[in-house]
Amino acid sequence: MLDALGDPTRRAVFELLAAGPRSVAEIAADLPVSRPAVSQHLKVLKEAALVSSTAVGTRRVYTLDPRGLAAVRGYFEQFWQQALAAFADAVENPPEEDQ
Amino acid sequence: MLDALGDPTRRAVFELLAAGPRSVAEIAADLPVSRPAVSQHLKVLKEAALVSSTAVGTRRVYTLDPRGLAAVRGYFEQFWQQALAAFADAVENPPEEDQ
DNA sequence: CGCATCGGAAAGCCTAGACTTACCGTTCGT
DNA sequence: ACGAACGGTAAGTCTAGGCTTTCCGATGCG
Repeated sequence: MLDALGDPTRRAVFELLAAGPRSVAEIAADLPVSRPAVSQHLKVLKEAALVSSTAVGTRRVYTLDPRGLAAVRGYFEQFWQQALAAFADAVENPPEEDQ
Repeated sequence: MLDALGDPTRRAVFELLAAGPRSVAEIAADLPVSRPAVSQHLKVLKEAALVSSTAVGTRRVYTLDPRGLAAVRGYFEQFWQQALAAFADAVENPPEEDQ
């Protein structure tokens, strides 16, 4: 899930699709990698349920998949709550002997 | 940012810290990797502003950093909106010729 | 009916980076 | 002051995986 978004190129694909559905070739046109590379990234994203594809003739149109997006959103929402609570304790004695 | 959370071990460190502050050795004790490995992961997480450290004697206590957490939360919130809008269009003609 | 386009699969290369061991500086305890 | 514990750094190894080129099946078009 987050493994899929760990790669910069894959994240670029993901962000391109956020702007709207696109075919494989159209995605590759905006990226500095070859079309097969994009295909491989899309496969990973699809397995992570972050994108889904639709066959239109010989073209495959990819779209963001709300399922994976909801999952990852929930993941961080969960930690957000915990971190907030833990942070509330720390505001009293600011621990700034960092770095 | 998301690069940092792309690695499974690093994500494990992150999730351990979500349960509460911990020293390096305490983190390493719950993971199948050596202590220096944990140190290296913490360095990456710190550079991504996902954790912060506090010196307590010779120990370094690490905590989740709300800054990075807020950033990553905002990142997905942004795409969540876009995906929702794009998804609203697609519900009418269900594109299910997938896989 | 081929010819062209689109996209996934296979094979191979090559670098990024995750991990280990070894070492050293720093701080605490006695 | 000395020894021990904690943790960051350095150096080196080794694998995962990102990318390319090549190829092939499938669909649309003339």
